[in-house]
Amino acid sequence: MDAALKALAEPRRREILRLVWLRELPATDIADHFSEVTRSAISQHLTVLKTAGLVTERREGTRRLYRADRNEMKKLRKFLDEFWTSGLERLRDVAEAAQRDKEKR
Amino acid sequence: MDAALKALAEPRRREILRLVWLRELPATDIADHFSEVTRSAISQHLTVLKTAGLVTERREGTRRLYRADRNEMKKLRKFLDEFWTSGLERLRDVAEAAQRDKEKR
DNA sequence: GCTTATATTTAGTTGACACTTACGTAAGCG
DNA sequence: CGCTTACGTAAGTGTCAACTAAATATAAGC
Repeated sequence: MDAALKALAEPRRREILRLVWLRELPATDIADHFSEVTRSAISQHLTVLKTAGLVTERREGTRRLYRADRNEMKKLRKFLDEFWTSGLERLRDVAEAAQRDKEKR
Repeated sequence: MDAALKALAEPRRREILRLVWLRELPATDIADHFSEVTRSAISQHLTVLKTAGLVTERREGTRRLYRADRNEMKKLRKFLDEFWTSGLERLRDVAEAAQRDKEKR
């Protein structure tokens, strides 16, 4: 999840993820979408996205087809949700932490 | 929104955000929570969070009280949601982009 | 086997960023 | 007023991430 958040912090990678969100796409087609950077750069971004679990790779002959893995994105949403929903537990944690801090002084 | 995502990519800043999620806290108390880094580092993180709109600052005498601004977080959730919900519009955009790409070749 | 198409990998550069140390400033306090 | 408390800002450092160019891998077609 940490890796996914970091991966999404880069605009170019969000753009890539959008491209492969609804259908799988070969690396070339993805790279062609970006005129500002080289194919190599895109390939490296794809590796980051893959490592973060945000896309999956499937090989077909010499080509590699990428597609979004929505599962990881779901986890991210859940993580954000828990900033709200787990308020009670965190209130307890925070109180304990404050206590520890106080004792330290 | 871009700034918020980038701000949250850093674990320490997420931790800070959690601390001020339920109640406001002076900078010192926040810094005291982190024994591994200096107060200066925390101060800089707070600036990043403030710039990203994730926390608000309120001055009271010499102290500065920070509190999470949940609004920005809400926007982030909405952004993630739209990776799903706006599938149709994006399908159209993507088709147009593919068309442009094809013409370029 | 050689070539072409598709794509990654490696090496090297540059800029961003998290950090520390040092200093500045503003508010309260004796 | 001098001192302390509470905080930010400036300058400098090490590390990491994004990028390019060149080298490399792998499958297909002839």
